[in-house]
Amino acid sequence: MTYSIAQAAASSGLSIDTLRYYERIGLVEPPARDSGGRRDYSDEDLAWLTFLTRLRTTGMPIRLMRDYAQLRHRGVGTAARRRQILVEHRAGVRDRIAELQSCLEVLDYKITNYEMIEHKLPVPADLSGAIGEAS
Amino acid sequence: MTYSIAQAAASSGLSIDTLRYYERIGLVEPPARDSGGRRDYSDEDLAWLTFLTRLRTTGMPIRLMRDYAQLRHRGVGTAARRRQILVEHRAGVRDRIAELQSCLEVLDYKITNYEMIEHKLPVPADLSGAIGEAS
DNA sequence: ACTTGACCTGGAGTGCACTCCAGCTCCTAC
DNA sequence: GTAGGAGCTGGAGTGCACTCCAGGTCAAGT
Repeated sequence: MTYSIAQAAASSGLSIDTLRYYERIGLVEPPARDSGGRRDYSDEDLAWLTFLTRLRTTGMPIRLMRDYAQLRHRGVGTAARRRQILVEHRAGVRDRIAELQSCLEVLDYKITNYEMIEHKLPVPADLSGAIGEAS
Repeated sequence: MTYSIAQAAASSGLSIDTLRYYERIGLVEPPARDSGGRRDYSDEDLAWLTFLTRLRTTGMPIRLMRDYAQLRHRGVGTAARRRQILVEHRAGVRDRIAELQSCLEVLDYKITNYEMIEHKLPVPADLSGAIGEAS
């Protein structure tokens, strides 16, 4: 099965322009072309694009994605290096999740505080620092 | 207690340049100045900066932070609108955490797969799609 | 034959959030 | 009284990741 660039875009969630951009900067190998010179994406191409979107979603910089892609292209001998990249990246993602969860607590606190103000409830002294001008 | 811009930077984790930049774009009110014309941050200023870093860490765009800041500046009558902004933002942060967690699973899967390759274990058929070129 | 629509290329432009710089003013310590 | 360091301003520059554009090609439908 092969796919047009529009189908690859729909499948990966990337825009057509982004697909061409990724190719230009060496993040994806140029896909096959049909008789008219148009890109013809394979199922493997789509799987790779989908994986790349996971890395991007988790904040991996394009430079590092490209390093990973180039190792992959060099074959099975680079597996340990690739694994290492993913392991480090995973640690970063975990840290990021923890950071977001900690910020969520602050948001919960602020929102609770606003709710108390709006319901005209007396505000406990230990929350008063978060009201009004200081919020 | 008042603080120099360097102390405000150290306390908030923002750079000195970023503090001045935030002031320029109207995200923070200009702090007091000392006799020599230098910025003199108060404890309230630092608390607000710290809260801003939470919003920034969770990906709130500066434009929206500024909207929030301006509502805050207009006083207690804008509390409902401010709460609304935080509630919507919190929902976005929760979505983002869920998205990262889903990506973490993909990373775990890939890493497990690499470990199997490296230990030369037989790769189960249901993982084979993630090996080598397709990884 | 001709219109339409998808796709092509190389290159320029965008938006965001800083970050850096030159040239200046102050205050403090020696 | 002078050297050094922190801070000041306005403005320019940076890095990232796209995103858009002009001008062209190609295949299919009418």
